[in-house]
Order: sequence, then C-alpha cells, then structure tokens
Amino acid sequence: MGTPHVPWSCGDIRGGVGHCEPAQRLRIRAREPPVIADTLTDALRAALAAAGLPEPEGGPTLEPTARREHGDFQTNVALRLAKAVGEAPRDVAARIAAALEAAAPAHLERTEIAGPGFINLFLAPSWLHEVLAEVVGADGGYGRGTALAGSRINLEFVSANPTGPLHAGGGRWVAVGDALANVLAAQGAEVHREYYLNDAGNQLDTFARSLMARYAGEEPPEDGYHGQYLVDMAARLRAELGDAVDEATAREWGYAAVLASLKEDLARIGVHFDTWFSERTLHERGDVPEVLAQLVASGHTYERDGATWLASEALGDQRDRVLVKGDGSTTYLANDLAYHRDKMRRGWTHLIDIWGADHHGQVRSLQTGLQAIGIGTPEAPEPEIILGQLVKLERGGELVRISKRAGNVITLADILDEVDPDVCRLTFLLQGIDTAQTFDLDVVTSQSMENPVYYVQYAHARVASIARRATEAGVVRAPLATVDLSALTHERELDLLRALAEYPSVLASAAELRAPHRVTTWVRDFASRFHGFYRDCRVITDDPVLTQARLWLAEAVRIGLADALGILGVHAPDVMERLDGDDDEAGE
RNA sequence: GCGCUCGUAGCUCAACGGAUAGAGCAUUUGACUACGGAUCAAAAGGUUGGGGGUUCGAAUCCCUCCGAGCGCGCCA
Repeated sequence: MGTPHVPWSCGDIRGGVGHCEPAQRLRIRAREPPVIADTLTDALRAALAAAGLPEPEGGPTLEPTARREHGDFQTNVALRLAKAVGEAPRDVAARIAAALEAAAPAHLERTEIAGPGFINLFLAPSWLHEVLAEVVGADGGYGRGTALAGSRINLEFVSANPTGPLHAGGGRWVAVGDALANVLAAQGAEVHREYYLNDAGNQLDTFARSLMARYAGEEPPEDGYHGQYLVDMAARLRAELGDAVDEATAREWGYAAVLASLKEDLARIGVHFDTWFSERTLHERGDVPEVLAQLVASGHTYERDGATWLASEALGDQRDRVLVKGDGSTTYLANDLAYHRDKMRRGWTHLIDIWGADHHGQVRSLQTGLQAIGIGTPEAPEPEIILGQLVKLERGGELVRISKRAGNVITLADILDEVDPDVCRLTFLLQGIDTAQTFDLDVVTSQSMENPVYYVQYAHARVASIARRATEAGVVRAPLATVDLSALTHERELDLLRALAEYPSVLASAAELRAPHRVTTWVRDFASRFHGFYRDCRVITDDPVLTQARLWLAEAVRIGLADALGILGVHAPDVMERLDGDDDEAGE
C-alpha cells in the first residue's frame, strides 16, 4: 500500500525520528544581550574572585529579568554556589553583591538580593541608549552572531516526491525550512538549501501509470494517484504531444511538468533552492553500488533470504534493514545512504534534514548506516534530522479529511490563490514544529484580527508613516552622534529598547534550538510594544531634542521589525493596504 | 505490543531548570478634534492530563498511569 501519503499531511515529505539531543547538535552559545552583558559578566567574575568564591560550572550567567521590579538583569550564581560553599544562598549572594557594588561596572546603579538568593541588577537607562546606538550602528548586522562561522551547512527540506503538486501541509516545511536557513545564516553559517528529487523509484512509475490511465480516459490503478490534477495534466499531455504517447514519454513529460509546477509554487511563496538534486544522478554515476561495497567492506552487512541486510540493530536501530532486495534492486535506504554520502562528499561540514514525523522510523536507519561507513557518530550523527509534526487542515470548524482517492487534495497553490504569501508563511511559523499544527483555512484566508501578520506589518508601516510625516514637516534626522538619547526615559521607550537588547539572544537560541518560530514570538511581542509606545509617545513634537531621540528610536524599531520579518521571509511594508471595514459583508 | 512526538486559559499557541506560568482570539468594560483605530488600556479566565521522584527551585529532567498523533515492509 505504500506510504499512506496523506495529501495535506505532508505524507510524502521524507520523515524521521525525534529531535537530536542538543549535545548532538552544532552547539551555539546563546548570547546575552549586547555589550552590556559582557561587561556585567566580567564584573560578576571579578566580584566572585574578590569575594573569594569559585565560579560555578559553566561560568556565571546573567539573564534578563522577567519582571521590571526585579531590575534589568538577574543572576543565580549564589544559588548554584551555595551548596559547594556550604553557606546559605542569600549569604553568598550578599557577599557577591557587595563585591559587585564595590567595583561597580558601567551603568550599574544598585543590586538587590531577592527570593531564594537571586542577585538583581538595576541599571541606569543609559545602557539602553547604548543598545539603540548598537542597533543603528550595526548597519544591518544587529543581532547577528558568529557561533556558526566557518560551518557550511546543507539544509534539505520539502523534498516532496515529484508526482504531484505541493500539499497545503507541505507549506509548513517550506516556511520553516527557509526561515531556519536564515536563522542559521544569522549565526554566520553558510547555508545551502537543497531539494531531493526522488525521481528514480517506483513512485514515478506509479505516477506514469496513473497519468496514462487518465490519458486513456480511465481511472488510475488502485494504488495510483487519483487527484484531479492528473486529469488536467493528461489533457495537456494530449494537446502537446498528441494521441500516441507511450508510458515512458508520459512519465518524463509528466515529471517535467510537475517539477515546473513545484518550482512555480515555491517561487510564489518566495523560496529558492540552491540545488535540486536528482536521485537519478546517483544511479547514473554508480554511487549506489559503491556505497554498498563500502557497507559490505565495513562488515556491517549480511546475506539472508536472498537479500543483503544492514546489521543496523547492533548500531542502535530498532531492527536490521534490507539494502538489496531479492530481485537485485536497491531499497530506498540504500539510495538514501548514497545520497547523503554524496552530500558529505560535496564538502558540507554538517547536514540537516527536515522531515515529517511520519518518517521518524527511518532516522536511525539512515544515521547508523552512514556511521557504518564513517560518516557521523552516535554522539553527533549525520544528518541531523529535524522532525516536524504534521499539519491538520480545518475549514468551517471541521477537520478536512484527506482522501487521495476522492482527489480532494488541498494544495499550497490553492492557499496561495486565496492568501498573501506573507500570511501563509507567518501562519506556518507561528508555532514550534513539535506539535501538530491545525491550519484553519477560514482564519488564514480572512484578513481578520486573528491574523498576526497584519499586526506586525502594521507596526512597520506605522514607523514608515512617521518617517514620511517627519519628512513632510521638514524634520530631518540629525547624525546619531549629535543626538541626546538620554531624552528617552519613558517606560514605553525603554521597553522597546529592552526588547531590542534581547533580540541577539533570540536569534541565537532560535538557531541553537532549530526553532525559527521563536523569532515570530519575539517580533509579535516587539510589535505589541511598539503599538503601546505609539499610543503613549508622540514622535514628532515641539521638543527638538526629544523628537530627534524618538526619530532614532523609531529607526531602531524599524530595523528590528524589518530584520525579524526578513528572517521569517515575510515582507515589511511601508504602507498597508487599507481594509475597507465599512461594507464588509463578512463582518460580524 | 514496541518506538518517536506531544498533552499549558473556552479556542489557537508561548515560556535557555528560575521568582507571581505569558500572548493573541473569543467574552466584558473603557480610550483619539495631533504621527494610519488593522491600534491602545483594563477586567475575567490555570491544580501546566493524573500520581510519584530529583532539585534551593520543575510546565521543563526521571519513573509510572491516562489520552492524542505518527511510525514499526525485500514501499518510497
């Protein structure tokens, strides 16, 4: 029966097993907020030394406080040290705090010991003014890290079989994969986007038979592809190539047609792949027999029942796997091993695959098979496989049941016909991929309040609008160095700057955790803070000093919004198209 | 049966082992004669599926039970 191939469940996205443990990943040290964090950490280290205390394992850490009453930063060093030192946590904290205040670093106003033994640091607003200068002074590079500098990452995603259009659920991998690539690149990695075309197996043959059946005006075979698109495709085939097409010709013509439509869909949503890798390449070059020979030589294979097996269970797989079938043909696993070996040979330092959770059973097979030939280790397997839970589609408050047989496939193109690509992308990037996502077509296709993309884009458009107004009023931004940023004292202003201060660590953790949705969460919150600021603080005022400072603040906000949206692959418009809320028949 | 991923407000979802678990939507109540009201403010809403354990501290880590999704082919 083959893979269930649930159309919008991304059933033909290559699947895999659970997340790799962090230890197996490329490690990224999530950075604390800029500059100030280094300063404070150094001061904290010095305070520990001055107080005659050791450093906790992993060094002292600082983090932004969750509540304003707790100051700007907090550290739990005292809590972590208490047991080793043999003193009460609050006593340890007191010693550290005293030493810290005795040699107070820049911006530090006071410390406070709170709760079980936290040390809270209260800083002067000047540290946030420096953040503003960092944001605008970074020339587009604010928030970037270097943790992955030097690594060359091959990121494979989507890779849906070229036997039909992309399903709506597959859009999740399109959006997540592209954003993850951006997130990794933001840490200095060279990232290569790759799409694997499974064009040598029997799926394409099944596709060809189905197409031929439609061409002949018949129903596709039981295990074939029943979607309406093949009826349309068959008609085009007849129009282009006439009435005497054989199956081989139909297969190649159909493959080319599907490939063109895949690329068109991806272009519509703005995703570009650097490489479209054809499985046929492997067979033409003889890569598969070659990798099989390597596996045999490794001693991890055996013959049984006329087939060649990989002794993968001994390497940590759930069971052994067939590499060469009784009829002499190779399995998907054998081909996939050859494919990933090829990727490593092309010089990438690390491979990442994004798979649908329905394929998690294959993860260990691939990883252990590669380990048998010296690629990756149990601690750091290649490829790293990111599993995403599948997407459920809902419309009219009901789950849309997928029936390939009935041909009621909802494609990504269908969605793009109805909604802006930005909405589509951000919707898929709203949540982590560990949980199954329910994609409500009614909500997504409505330009309602439930669409966070407009909320964020509106914030950006508002900033742009302020800039336009300023220009109209003849107000020009003075060079930053001449502007007195200390005019920024309003809680709304500082609140925006705090969010910007945390942006670098948001990007870093999004990369480390392979979780681009964290950027979405941040930018939604950031937009919310801006809307609050906008309400309470007028930028263009009679006070030239305040106006200048706020114009620069607005610019910093624009940079933050635009950068985060850019990483998510969503546009940051200067103007929003007005919704006509007046005669909206769908309203209320 | 075995394995993987999950279970958080009415709904959809956040939350590098940290303090009083946060947003949006929905509900209720308010707010512009100035930069775009696709906005803002406030209220209400929780035993983080249940039970144990580790820890100064658990939604987070461990064990167990319940529930959900997905896997467990000489298919790809």
